[in-house]
Amino acid sequence: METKEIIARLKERGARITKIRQSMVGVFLDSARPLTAGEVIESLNSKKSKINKTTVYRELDFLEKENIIAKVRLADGETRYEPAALKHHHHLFCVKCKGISPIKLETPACSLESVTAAPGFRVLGHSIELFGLCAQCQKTKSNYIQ
Amino acid sequence: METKEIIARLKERGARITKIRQSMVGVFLDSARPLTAGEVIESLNSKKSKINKTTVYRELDFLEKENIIAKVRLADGETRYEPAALKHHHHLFCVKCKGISPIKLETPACSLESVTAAPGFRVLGHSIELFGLCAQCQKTKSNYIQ
DNA sequence: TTTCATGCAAAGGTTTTGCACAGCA
DNA sequence: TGCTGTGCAAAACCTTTGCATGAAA
Repeated sequence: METKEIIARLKERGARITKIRQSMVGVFLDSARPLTAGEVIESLNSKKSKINKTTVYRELDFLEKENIIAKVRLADGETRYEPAALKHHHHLFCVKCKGISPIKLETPACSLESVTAAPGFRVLGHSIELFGLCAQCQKTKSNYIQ
Repeated sequence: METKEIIARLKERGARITKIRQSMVGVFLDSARPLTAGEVIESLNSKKSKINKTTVYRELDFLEKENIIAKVRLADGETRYEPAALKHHHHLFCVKCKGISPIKLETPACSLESVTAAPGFRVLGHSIELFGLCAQCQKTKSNYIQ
């Protein structure tokens, strides 16, 4: 999915196409991992003009409602967003550098919908997070978690 | 594990045994699910005396450092704590009533440490969250997610 | 009586809200 | 030109910090 397509889709739905909107969509599509509001603000501020944080929060809500981006919350408690069009995946979290990488899990590891251990509960989805040490952090001398 | 045992263990380590400390440990052991700081405050305030929120936050940190309780963060972004002595388990989250239940997953669903899809990443642990509708919420007329 | 625990007030960080102005359609 | 989007200021909310007092051992 490209920025142009998403912008076209939003336009069809009657949304106005502003520079900020286009930039925000672009930032998410260019990122290899989910981003926090702060990271989006930082990213947009590093460019020519200054962005207002209120605008970013409002645009995050908007893009989430329009199903362009989706919330991701891992065990570190930060709220992040990633493109909603990404195929089903999970996340690796490095406890040392706090880096996040998307990962695909093969069945059967990922076949959780059929779990029978919870009688009466209707499973609609799941989230899996693996935490550990990324390749880079394993190389460094100290493996102490901060 | 009972409150008495945990208190005894803390005493051995040189911690002071105060009423608040004992109450906090008791609250977690009595709860069938992880609790937020707010829920702990509410729970302790409903009893005779008033509890100070700063004290609760500090005691949560203390009990976590002493490995009596452990942080749990699910997709709703709330920070919760549960007894650290609980056996390996995961959580069911009802998207309607926001209820949380612990669940045990059998292998192979739970055998994620051996995942090879992430070359170089050393997996130390994982967290799995299933979300959907609890039995109670399936019975009610509207299943709209708020 | 010494040290840890507690309470209060205030600060910090992130996210939200109100309102006026700006700019897309 | 009308309505959506934006910016600014301030509030709301949760959590942390500093400091003086209280109470376990």
